[in-house]
Amino acid sequence: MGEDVGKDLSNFAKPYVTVDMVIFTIASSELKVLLVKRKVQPFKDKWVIPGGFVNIDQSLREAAMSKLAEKTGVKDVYLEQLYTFGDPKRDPRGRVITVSYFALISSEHIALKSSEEYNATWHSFTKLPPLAFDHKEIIDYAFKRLKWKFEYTTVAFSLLPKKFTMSQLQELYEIVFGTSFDKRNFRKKILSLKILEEQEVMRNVSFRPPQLYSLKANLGEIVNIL
Amino acid sequence: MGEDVGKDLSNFAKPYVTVDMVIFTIASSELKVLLVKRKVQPFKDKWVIPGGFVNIDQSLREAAMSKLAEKTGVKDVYLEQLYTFGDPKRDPRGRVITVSYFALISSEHIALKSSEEYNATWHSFTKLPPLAFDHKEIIDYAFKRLKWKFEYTTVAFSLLPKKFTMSQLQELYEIVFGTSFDKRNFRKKILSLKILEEQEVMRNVSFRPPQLYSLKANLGEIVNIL
DNA sequence: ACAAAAGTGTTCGATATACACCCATGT
DNA sequence: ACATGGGTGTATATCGAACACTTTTGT
Repeated sequence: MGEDVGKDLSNFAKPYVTVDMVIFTIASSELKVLLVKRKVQPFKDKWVIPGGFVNIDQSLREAAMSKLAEKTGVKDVYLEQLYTFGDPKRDPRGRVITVSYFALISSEHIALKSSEEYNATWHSFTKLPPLAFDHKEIIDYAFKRLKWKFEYTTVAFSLLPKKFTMSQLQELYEIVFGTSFDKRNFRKKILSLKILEEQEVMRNVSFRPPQLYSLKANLGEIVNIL
Repeated sequence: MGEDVGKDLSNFAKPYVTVDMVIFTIASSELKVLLVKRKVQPFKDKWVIPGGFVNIDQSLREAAMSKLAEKTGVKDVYLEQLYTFGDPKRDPRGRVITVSYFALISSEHIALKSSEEYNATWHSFTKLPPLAFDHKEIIDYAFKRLKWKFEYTTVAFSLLPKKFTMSQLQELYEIVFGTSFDKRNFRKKILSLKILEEQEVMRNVSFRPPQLYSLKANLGEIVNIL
């Protein structure tokens, strides 16, 4: 950093920068958040969302991706930057700014590996334990964003397996919004968007076999759903 | 930072953290962005959006507010965090992560002080000069957010004087969306939201004097406009 | 009187909501 | 045959879009 690139920056105090991730999934008809129990002070034995320091040569997204892989073993997920929290007192160890992300993992992926192997456990969003730092605030922010994204985009599909039934999709929306919808109107609405492709019909179920659908491949993200 | 607060953090490399602001206003029926010309390398003589390093004891929002006051002398503005840009190569001087903000300044405020006193000038959004770093990307991101906020919230009013006419409001929406609206439908829509209060009628104009309106005081931000 | 911008209503199509019964399968 | 969840249509209300003329003031 010599004269040729201009004034150097060495006299500015630097904060630490972390990424922290709110990872959602759906299991047992509930919205779940992945949490890790802290083993060290400060906030020993409290729960936190997964995260860690950003390597000096890593982009923020790469940092988030690597924390995610570390805790879940999963790579194919929806990942979006949320908000950056930078209150000078948010971490008692010093100035730590955290860039938060939110991630959605499909229920078909979480079954693949026990999340306990990764020292992380799923908690029902409605019954969260006490959280360290400002992580409750981060999760609340993430949930607002999740709801919003459900209304206006196709992110919902990243919480479902590749092939899913209309009822699964509807149940997902009902869990996230905490309300119930009329089956006929819901189906009508979704089909009118023309974002689904019919797949085969489900087999070996002891009731009328449901149609399976998949999301069309070539869609951009924002589609103005519901 | 002793044992009592746990493992200290001193062996993690720290990036620099800055805030950068996209400041919008409306003047001469155009959307304007405030830019500063760089006087030092790198990118000497290129334009940048206002910003600077975050003090170690300042919250991110405080840092943004103080940069804003520095460049515009204005305090009563809409200010919102946008996105955090952290590509390791975005600044040739080293690892610099920037938390971007966007701000809306009412046209009544920008007339108060010449922005040139503050070493910053307004540029038409449609004719931006070449920008340093990734600042073009930041501005584009801010503009997307601006449009979105115009659709779903009452932020538009922070670009107008306290009292304004329906035509001023409509013109503002037309500038931001780059389209024109039907006067009757626009008025109907806005009035149906019941977010305005009638003020006095404008005086001394050589045409039918328009009704002045103001935004009701007690509104939360999101109102689902248009 | 005229120039300039403000203000005003109705029709039509599209979209959203409310609502209840039959269907296909496995056991 | 029955239990289970899947699938379907119609009527009504609401909202958004299109569209052109009259009003009020200052000069």
